[in-house]
Amino acid sequence: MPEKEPTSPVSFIKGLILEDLKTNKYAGRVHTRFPPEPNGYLHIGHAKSICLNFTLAAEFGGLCNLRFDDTNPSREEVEYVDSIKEDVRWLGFDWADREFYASDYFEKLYLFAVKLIGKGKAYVDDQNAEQIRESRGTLTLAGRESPYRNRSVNENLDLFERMRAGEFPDGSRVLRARIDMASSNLNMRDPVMYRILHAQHHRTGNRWCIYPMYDFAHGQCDSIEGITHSICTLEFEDHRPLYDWFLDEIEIYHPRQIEFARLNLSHTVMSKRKLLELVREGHVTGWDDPRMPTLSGLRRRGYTAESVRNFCERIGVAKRDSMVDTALLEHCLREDLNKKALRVMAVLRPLRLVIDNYPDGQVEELDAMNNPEDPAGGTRKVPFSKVLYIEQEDFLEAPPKKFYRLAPGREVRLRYAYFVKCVGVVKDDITGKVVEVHCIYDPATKGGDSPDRRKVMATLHWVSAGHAVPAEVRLYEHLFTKADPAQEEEGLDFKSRLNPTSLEILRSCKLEPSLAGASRGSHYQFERLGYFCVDTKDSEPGKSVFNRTVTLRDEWAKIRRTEQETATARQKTQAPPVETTATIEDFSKLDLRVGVVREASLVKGADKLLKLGVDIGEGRTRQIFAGIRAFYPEPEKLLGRTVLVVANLKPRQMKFGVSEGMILAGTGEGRLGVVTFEGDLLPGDKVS
RNA sequence: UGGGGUGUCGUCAAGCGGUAAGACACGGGCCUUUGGAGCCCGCAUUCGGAGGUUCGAAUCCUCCCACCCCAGCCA
Repeated sequence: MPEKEPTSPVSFIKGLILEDLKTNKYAGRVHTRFPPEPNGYLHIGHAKSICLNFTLAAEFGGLCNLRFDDTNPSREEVEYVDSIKEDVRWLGFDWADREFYASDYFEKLYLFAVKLIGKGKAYVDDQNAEQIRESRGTLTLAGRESPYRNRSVNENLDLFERMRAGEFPDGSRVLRARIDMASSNLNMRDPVMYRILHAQHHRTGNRWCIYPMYDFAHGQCDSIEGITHSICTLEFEDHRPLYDWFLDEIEIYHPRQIEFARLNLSHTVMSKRKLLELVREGHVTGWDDPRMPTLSGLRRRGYTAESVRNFCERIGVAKRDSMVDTALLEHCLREDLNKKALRVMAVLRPLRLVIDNYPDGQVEELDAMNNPEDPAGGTRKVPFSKVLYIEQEDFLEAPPKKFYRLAPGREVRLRYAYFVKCVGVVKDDITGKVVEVHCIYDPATKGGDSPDRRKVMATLHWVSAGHAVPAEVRLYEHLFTKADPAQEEEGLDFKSRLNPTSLEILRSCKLEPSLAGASRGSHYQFERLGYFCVDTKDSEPGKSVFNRTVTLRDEWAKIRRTEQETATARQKTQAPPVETTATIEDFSKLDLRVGVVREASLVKGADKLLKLGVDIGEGRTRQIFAGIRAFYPEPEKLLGRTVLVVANLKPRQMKFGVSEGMILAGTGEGRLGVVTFEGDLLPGDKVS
């Protein structure tokens, strides 16, 4: 019995366990298991199950086994068992020496089957898959009994032995339980127990050519391991009568199956099939792409095991289908990282700031706190000089009402440094963009305090230009634009909801020098920006790559967002559609990128469109629809061509799919050509 | 139209006949050398709907409605 009643709200599962403990059903034991099939990587949904099984056992002083459900050699691989073990370990759970495989029990399972045959409860069926399906009946109609259902025990025994011996080809026969072809539960209509599969198994090699089905394996494996509570997801509820039937008929120790609702997370997908599809089709870079909900993806993104565990505890366990908001996961992450992450300064989109009255060549080493949440975290030195970088978005020439960062004539604090006041700007002759900000500083405010109690509206982060460490930073957003991308409507599948801006790569970031030796996987807070970690795969000593794990909560971004929303809402309700003409000023806002055409094809049902796959250096190809078919009747001729892409357009939903950009083209006298050029420009290079 | 489940705030989720916890999100305020963090306040007269039982119902009963799962030799 547990020493104390659990303090957190008792989940219905705990309630059932408490009940069993009270009636002494399992002699006071609680023993669970986490039973993954090694056919894919673990995701956050599995984490829910792992946490549930391991913590439940621990709470009641019991154990939890790790058991691989490897009953189907045709789709399972060692790569997956290795990744699964790594992920469970990373999450912080220990299965000690209790690492089991369903394949460990193949011999025992075979004997159980023989026993059922002996009792007249199982038979060898010579029908093929087609015939079995056809005779199973429907949801409302009973099935038909197989013509082989009443074979003698001896004949069944002989046939089953010969199935094992390899006398028959794949699919020619199966072993079936003899239950009830008229059952309203389809799982009870003589389910298949064994199928013939001449396949190499990752553990048993060629020793077997018949393999048990899930239903015939799972309960018996639980039984063999002495599992008390076999916790699984809702879709197995219908299988419970079968789970119970096998155990009762085989007459062995009987665990209890309990079902709970699997986790759904907003803005992502959780099914292995869909995740595999994203990997195979290159929408992500792999199972561990930081945008994936896989544990390896979350880990690479910078999630901590503690935050994932905490999340799993907070979402609770119940039986109703639900969709948890990703915001909760992010909240758990920030909560954890806020305590742990060292604060540093990094500028993602640099804007030069020159302090006119600061002595040329002077460098000061200023003290900065490593973590204000943890006074014991100490301080470090950060170099300060005349020329600095600040964030582009921290300066606005014409600041709107609620913007209280730097602007002409305005004074702000540079964190840990000085108050500076903007006295001028330098603009690009052609674009008119501000490329440099000039300030004067107040030497009396060294460290960031003003002796005269003068207040500033904002504190900015900065990096000394002469000391900056260059870095690449990858910004991530939700993988999908819709909360529930799996919900199919209007014939659109989940991939049409992929977020075209789920990854943005910034290549000219400037870091404070203390980050020069940051080791792979370490977490930092870039002050005012978010939490970042050193990429475990692509970061090299001289060329560091950081992943944005999650942003900080951002009031200013929220203000902008709501203002934008009300503006577009207003537009929708009143503004009549206007002809828009691009002005030269508007052109400066276009993000023109060099792209290489990787795919090009005709669009069925659209006589003007071509569908292009264009690489603009984002690690994936963008899908772009262009109305240039009349001029490029043979789209394959565009393959490999370098084109000019407008990259910052809002993705447009078209009848045939989402178009994520526009290709620049020129016209002249009934002819049209896309703008192409030669030269050593790389995909993603910016063009102006 | 068969069977198995589930419906409590925008999203999760407690509640088990005695008068709707908590978290996230959201809104407001305080504080602040991160528009971060922290702190404070607000946020379901009502529990899918309709009847009924009861002094009293989200909890018990009846009927209805909605959603999810099941017709793999996948798990």
